[in-house]
Formats: sequence, C-alpha cells, structure tokens
Amino acid sequence: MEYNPREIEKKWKKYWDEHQVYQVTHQSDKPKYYVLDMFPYPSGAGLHVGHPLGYIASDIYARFMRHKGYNVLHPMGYDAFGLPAEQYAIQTGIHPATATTENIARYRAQLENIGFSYDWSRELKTCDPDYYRWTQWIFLQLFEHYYDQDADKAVPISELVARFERSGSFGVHAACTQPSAFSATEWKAMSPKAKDDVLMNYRLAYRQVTYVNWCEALGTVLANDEVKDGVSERGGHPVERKPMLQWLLRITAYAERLLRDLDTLEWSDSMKKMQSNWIGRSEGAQLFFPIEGSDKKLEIFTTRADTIFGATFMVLAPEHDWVKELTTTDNAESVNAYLKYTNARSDRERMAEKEITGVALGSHAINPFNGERIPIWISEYVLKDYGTGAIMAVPSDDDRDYKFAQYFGLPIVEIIDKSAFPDATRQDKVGVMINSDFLTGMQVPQAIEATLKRIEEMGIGKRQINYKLRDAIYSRQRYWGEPFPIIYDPEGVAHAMKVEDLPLELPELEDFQPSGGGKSPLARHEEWVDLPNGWRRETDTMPGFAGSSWYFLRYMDPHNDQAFASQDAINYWKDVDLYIGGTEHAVGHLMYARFWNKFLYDKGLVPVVEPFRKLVNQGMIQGVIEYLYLQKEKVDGASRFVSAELVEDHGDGFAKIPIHVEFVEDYGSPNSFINKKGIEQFIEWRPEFRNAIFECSQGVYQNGVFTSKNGGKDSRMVTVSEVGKMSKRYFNVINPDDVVEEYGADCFRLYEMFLGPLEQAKPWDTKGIDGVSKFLRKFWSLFFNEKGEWIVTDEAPSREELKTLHQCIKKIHDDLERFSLNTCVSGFMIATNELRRLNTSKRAILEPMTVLLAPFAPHLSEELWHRLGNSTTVVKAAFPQWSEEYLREDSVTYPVSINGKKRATVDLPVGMPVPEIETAALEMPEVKKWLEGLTVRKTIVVPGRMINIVAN
RNA sequence: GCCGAAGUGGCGGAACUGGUAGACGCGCUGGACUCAAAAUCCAGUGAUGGCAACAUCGUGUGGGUUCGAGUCCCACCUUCGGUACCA
Repeated sequence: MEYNPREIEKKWKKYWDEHQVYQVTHQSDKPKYYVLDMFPYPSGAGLHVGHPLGYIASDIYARFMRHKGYNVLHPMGYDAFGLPAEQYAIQTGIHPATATTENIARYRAQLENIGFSYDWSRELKTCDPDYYRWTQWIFLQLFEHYYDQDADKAVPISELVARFERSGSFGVHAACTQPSAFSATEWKAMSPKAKDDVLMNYRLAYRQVTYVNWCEALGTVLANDEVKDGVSERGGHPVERKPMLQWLLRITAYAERLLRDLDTLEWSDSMKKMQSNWIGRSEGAQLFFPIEGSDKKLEIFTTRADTIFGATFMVLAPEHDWVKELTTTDNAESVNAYLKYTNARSDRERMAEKEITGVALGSHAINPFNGERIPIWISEYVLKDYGTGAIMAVPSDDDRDYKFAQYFGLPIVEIIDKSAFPDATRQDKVGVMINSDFLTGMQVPQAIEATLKRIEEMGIGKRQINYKLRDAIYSRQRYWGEPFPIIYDPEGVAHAMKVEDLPLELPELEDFQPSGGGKSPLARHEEWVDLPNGWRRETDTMPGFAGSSWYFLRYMDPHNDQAFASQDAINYWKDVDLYIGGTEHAVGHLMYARFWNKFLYDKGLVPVVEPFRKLVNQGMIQGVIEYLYLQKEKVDGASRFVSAELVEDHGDGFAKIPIHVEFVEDYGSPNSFINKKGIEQFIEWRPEFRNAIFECSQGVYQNGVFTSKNGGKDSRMVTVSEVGKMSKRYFNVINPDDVVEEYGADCFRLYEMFLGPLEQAKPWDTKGIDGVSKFLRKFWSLFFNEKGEWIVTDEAPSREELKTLHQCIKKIHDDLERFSLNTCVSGFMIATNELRRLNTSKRAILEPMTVLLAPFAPHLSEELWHRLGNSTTVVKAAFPQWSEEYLREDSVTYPVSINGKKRATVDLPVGMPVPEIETAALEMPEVKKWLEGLTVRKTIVVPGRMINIVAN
C-alpha cells in the first residue's frame, strides 16, 4: 500500500466533519482547555504560508490536550471589518461586504485544507450584525460608566449623576479628562448640554477633540503608515494635522491594573516588558511655573524634581494651547514658520528625528525655587499627548535637553556630582547634589523626596503618577466598521440608543468615497443619519480593534441572542488557556482586549481579571521580495532594466520594481535571477514594459531579441532579494494550498513546524520539505512490506524497541509542553530511523507511535489507527505514557577535558563515585599524554555530565 | 529616536539548567540498484594543515567573568517587529 496523502486526507476530513469530532459544549465533566489563535483579518491576498504557522502550533497543542483528556475549545473566525476592504471598494466599487464574504470563503477553504481541529460551528465574523450588536452593546456600557478611583472599578454613570445632585463634585475621585469643581446647586442649574459636557469628562467612552492626519487631496483621514515623509503614500499629497471631535476610550483609567496584573500572566518577559513600557508609569511631580508678566502658571510634569536648579529653559509641544499667547511679536514670524513645519509631520517622524529643531517663543517662565527667568521654547521632541505637553529642560541631566541646549547655545548648569559613578549616564538617578540651594549635599533619591515635599509645602504642585499610555481614539471616518449606537439631539448632546434597538445595522451605500470635511461616507446617507424627530446619528464608525477586543468571549457561546455569551458558558470556559499569535499585537490588541475584559469583570459579567493566561508568540514567516533595477531616466523613450550586479552606488538613479517571485530562479538566494523566460513572463505581466531594454552582464535583451556583448550568451538578469512581509503588493505570497496539493496537509504541517523555533521569524523556503515528506513515507512503510502488504504483528517488543518508543514519548511530551515543535519533528525522525533499523513491525510499538504522531499528522495517523483495527477516531485516544524503566542507561560517555578543552571521552558506569571517576580519567593514556610535564591542580567532575582536569 | 527580539556549517536549525558545538533535515560528494533516469538504500560532509593518527581555529564584532561561555556581564554592528488610524 502506497502512502497517498491526497486520498487519505480527503477521506478523514470528511469523517471528522460527519462525526463532528471537534464540536464541544460547555456541558462537560472534563476539565476545560481553551486554545485560541489570534483573529485573522481575511485579506484579499488569501492565506499565505506565514499565517498557518501559529495555527498549526495551536492545533497540535489542542490535539495534544484532547489526548490528555481535556474538553478543548478551539475556535476560528474573522476580524472582518477594516480599511483594506474599504479601499478596495473605493477603487473597484465592489461592496466591502461582498469582497469580505468572498475573502472569508477563501480563508475557510484554505484553513480546512490544512486539517485543523476547529469547532466550525462556532465560526464568527465581526461584520455580522448578530456579532456587532454586542460590540455596540459593550460600547454603550462603556459610555454609561465612569471609573471610580475609590472603588477602583467601573461604576454606572447614573451613580455619579446622583452624587453630583447630592453633593456636587466634592469628594469625587474618578478618572477624568479635566477635573472640575462645582456644588450640587451649580450642577442642578446646568443646562443639559453643560451637564453632558461635564459627564463626557468622566465616561469611559467619551468625545474629545484630537488630532488626525488629514489629507485634503484624498479627502480623507490617513493611518500613520499611509503617511510617508509628510505626504500620503498613495499619490504623494500633502498631509496635515487636523483637530477633530472624536470618540475615545478611557483605557488610562485601567493603567494601574493593566500594569499590576501583568505579573499574574504566563507571557514572555519581553512581551510583559513591552506592555509595561507602553503603559509607562512614572512617579513624579506636577509643578507650576509662573510666567513673567502674566498671572498664568505653566503646568509641567517631571520625574526629576530634584533637578529644578538645573532647569535652564522650558519646552512646549508645538500644539500646546498657550503657544500663541506666549509668542512675542518679535518671535511671531519664526514661530509661525516652525509651526508650519511641525504641522506636516507625524508623531512618529517627530520622535525619530535626530536633527535638533525648535524655536524660542520670546516669553519667560520663572523658576519657582530661585526666581530665575528661563526662556520658553517649542520643539517637536515634546509631544502634546505625553504628560502636559510641557517640560522643564535640565540639560545637565537629560540627553535630549543637553543636545538641545548645546545646539542653541542655552546655558547648562551642573547640579549633580556623579564622580563616584564613572559609568553613570546623564539621566541616571545617582550622585550628590551641587549648586542646588537646600538640596546641595544630598544624594539624588533623597533630593527627589526633599523636593517633592518642598513643592507640596509651597503649594506649587503635588506628587503625581503619570502614564505614557494614552486614551484610545475610537472614531474612524470610514464606512466599513461598526456604527456607533449614538444619536445626537439638536443641542449636540450624545444619547445612547436603547439596547432593545440594537444592532444598529450599517446602511447600504453605493459610493464609498469619503464625504467632505473629514466625514465618513455614512454622512451622505441622509435618510439614515437624520431621524424624524430632528436628532442625528453618529456617522463615524468604530475601529478595527472594537470587534477583536472581546471575540474570545463570543466563541464561548457564539449564537446567543440574549447576551454576548451566557453566564453558564462563560463560567465554564472562563479564559483562554493558550493564546498564540504574533508580537505585532503586543501593545495594540492585547492591551485593548485586557482592558475590555477588566471592564466586563467590574460589571460582574466575566469571572476572571485576565483573559489570556498563557501567551505564545509565533515568529513571522517572511517572504522574499525580488526586485529588478529600473533606471529612472528612460533611454530613447524606452525603459531600461539593469542586472543587479551591474548597478553601483547603492542603486542611485534606479528604482526597484518588485517582480512576481514565480518568475525568479533561485528565489531568495543572493544569486537569484530571471532568465529569458522570466523576462518574457515579466513583460506579459507588465505589458507597459514590452519595449524595455534588459541589460545583462553578457548582452542586451529587447523586443524578444538577445544581442550578445563579447560573445556571451547568458541572458540572466540578477534580481535584488530582500526579506520582508509576504504581501500582495510585493507579489510574493505563497499559498499553502499549492504546498498541500504537492505534498499533503500532514507534510505541510510538519514542515512548517520543522522550519525552526515557533517564536523565531524566518523567511519561507521549501528547501528541505522533501526530508519531511520522506519521513512520512518512512513512517508509513513501518506498517507495510515492499509488496504493500500489512505486516503489523502482535509479537512482544524487544527492550531496545521499547527504549526507542519510550524515549520518543518522553521527548514529544516534554517538547510539546515547552512548545518546541521543531525538535518534536526531529524526535519522530530519529525514532523512525531507529525503528527501521530494528525492523520493527510490532503493534505494541507502532500503535502508541501513531497516537504520538496524531497531533502533528492527523490524517495519516487516523488512517493507520483505523488499519490497526480501531473503530473510533484517534483524536480521542489517550496520550501514551512513558516509563523510566525503559530509559535507564548502564553507562555514561564522559567527555574528558584538560583546561577546558575536550581531549578524550570515556565510558563509565552510571553511579560510579566521583573519586573513582577522577582516577579512571587520570589513568587514561590520552590524558596522561596531555598531562606530561604538567601538575594537576584540580579535577572537576559533574557526575553524569563531564570531567575537567585543570593542570599547568 | 524609543521599546522588544534575533544573529551558530553551503542552507533551515539542535545544544532545555554554564558542561562533548553542529542533533535532525536539505544540499553536495562517492557508492549500490537500473539499459538509463527518477525513486530508494549505504557511506562521507564546519574550516585549515596532514597519507594518517592527530593538531589548530571556529557560534555577528570587541572586551570581561569562570576550571569551563553559543549560553552570563559590558560596549558595538546588522536584520526583523512595534511606535498609538494596517491588521
């Protein structure tokens, strides 16, 4: 019987489907285990070979846990709203829903092709009204709650209103945008609009003016990665920062808990660190600086209050509200010019900028401690959204301030003597204070404390904890997202829609071009926007992270129409035990989802404070991008491509044109090239280049004719290979279907795992897949003779065979537990080679081997399992147990090193006492030879490991 | 810029806790089978020197700790991910 993956795989997929092998319910006595893959966005390019890496790993683990007796929830669905579908709609007129449905169908088929053990009855998509009904519902809950810092949880806003009516804002400790103080009487006297404005300060979902990247020419708001060098990536139009009234989520209210609870998670340290750095908690002081000739006081935040005597200038963010009034007439021109410059730059560009820029406003602040006048500047290195958007600059003890002061010739006053710490950096909090009045002589930590105390005594500020984390902007001026269940009365006050009226469905639209003035396309749909009573709907939609912030809960009970999920289901499944996905979600999705879960926990709707217990990050499988060099200037009206080895000076004067990787030979290697056939395929693909010149080292190809230079015949055009994202735009997407078609799904699964450690990024390459394919055939052939006849016997296995089996069980089990799936595959290969050497065909060995392999190669294992005479699925078989008895070794091969260099090896019995090992080693002739003329100083023996002799 | 990760043969990688560097696989070389090829099987394969035994070097670079470093520490280089509206 030949191993025929195509036939076998088809057969067992059908069986699993018909027998609903992977369907689970929460009505079970078994312990639960929830394995989740990060939500895919169904892109138009389809699934590429990089996506399944994590899915295969999680599938293997899910299957492993089933073998171990768990009730495993392993679902899949789609993050189906998003920008790409909308852009595609703008270009083609195809409705985003249509394109998304098609993409999902394709994803589903591709996923099914790989043999995943998903419970497809739980499949969901965020653009389904039955789903986004609950996204809208959660949003309304956020809208109707505020964060009470005394209770340290979310509380209904109605309770805040009751409090205001009772005693005004007195004694309220709540997360808010702008603190305000008013009495109960004042509150009651406020207009509905004024009350709404106050409540907006507290709501967990609230409206505020924020800045967006506005592109007038495209009439739309752009994502940061659509902006390159201050212009739109598409079309190169100018982009500016535009203020806009938008919805935000008050994630900062949860900053402390998001930080604190990281400790409880089984995530990598690097992932936790990224999250904690993103939250960016810092303890310091809020401090007010009087302004010369004004009664206003400039608020700053500093973690280094101790350095106040070294503050020689102030820096404001260019968007700071006071910039205009602090600019003197003399400086107006330069300030305006500078504002014009920064207005065209994104935050990211500003942070990455090495060049030092800035301009003085002309006015001065007064140092509250020594009364000195210090000039106020603006610079792009200070960001509006961080702290108060204003800093006191201490060039002696901050790098950026130092460079700024040097560049502009501002004074630098040394205030800390760090001579006792020669390795300390400028910002290290060490040393003794000098030139600092009452602080002089103190150690830095002591000085920080003393300054804080003094600030509070003087009433010029207070201790404050600041977070880098910012509230999440929740509005998108787009069509393809969840509509906000919000209506505005004629005063502009936002009202929640009634929960019974959800979902608020996206209305049909023909044209997806943005409406003018930064409004979403929905704004044009007047019948939908304008309600009969004169009220209007919100026309923005929710961002991509809305639907993905809670989807893990919906999988627990995906068809519920009474709640986002039943309490029964939530209390059984609780949380995700294993979450696999990429590090690109480190601070976005993972932070938002934790935030939503905590909010729902505060509401008593979920039983756990953290949604994702264990997180494993799979590395990205990258693609190779192949480019041809195209000369920027045409030659006699014709485009000219030049073989890469002929291009000098880093390709100045050339553009790199991405080329379809299928045309390229030796794809991915430094010598990758396209031959004559490749050139022809390229021309057919890009007909605008049909008359182009292709210059190779040995000749020139044009219009189907190759003209040789110096008699050479080689028409290869060397391409430039770069490792990068696998993406439609680079024409380098490799479809898993093609690999499955050629080698089978089992082989594809094993090969993806065999490529290397799960966490590591690696470029896709099919070199080596033959080895895995061979292994599967070898494994199969243990069960059959050359004639294809079944040869498995019930004979008792030998000790050697048992040892191989039990070693393999232990290895697979241990490696699975630490997600070392690549070494599992090697382990299978080693065991199979060993069993072939032993001519094993005994059921007692092969049956457990089949179960071991089942998580990795489920189709093949299922086939063999049934041929072994089992009538139920291998999916439900118990995972084999290993026994130490078979693993015991009689002797150990010790490496014998002399001065740390291995010189010989020696076999010694297990359990030999250390002195005897030493003697045995010293008596070895090889050792004696090396020790000639030397004196042995020391012998180090690690029993079972190694021997090292130190001699000189 | 800032935060995080990774650099080991021709290639993907192994070495889990500081203890035999290169498991396993690809590729390559030689051999068997074959009219031949494919497939399969067997042997070899880090570099340098040597007929060989063997020796020297060798885990991005430079330093350090240690009896012993791919693994720990410091500095640097390169690549990748994120950087708040791609998902």
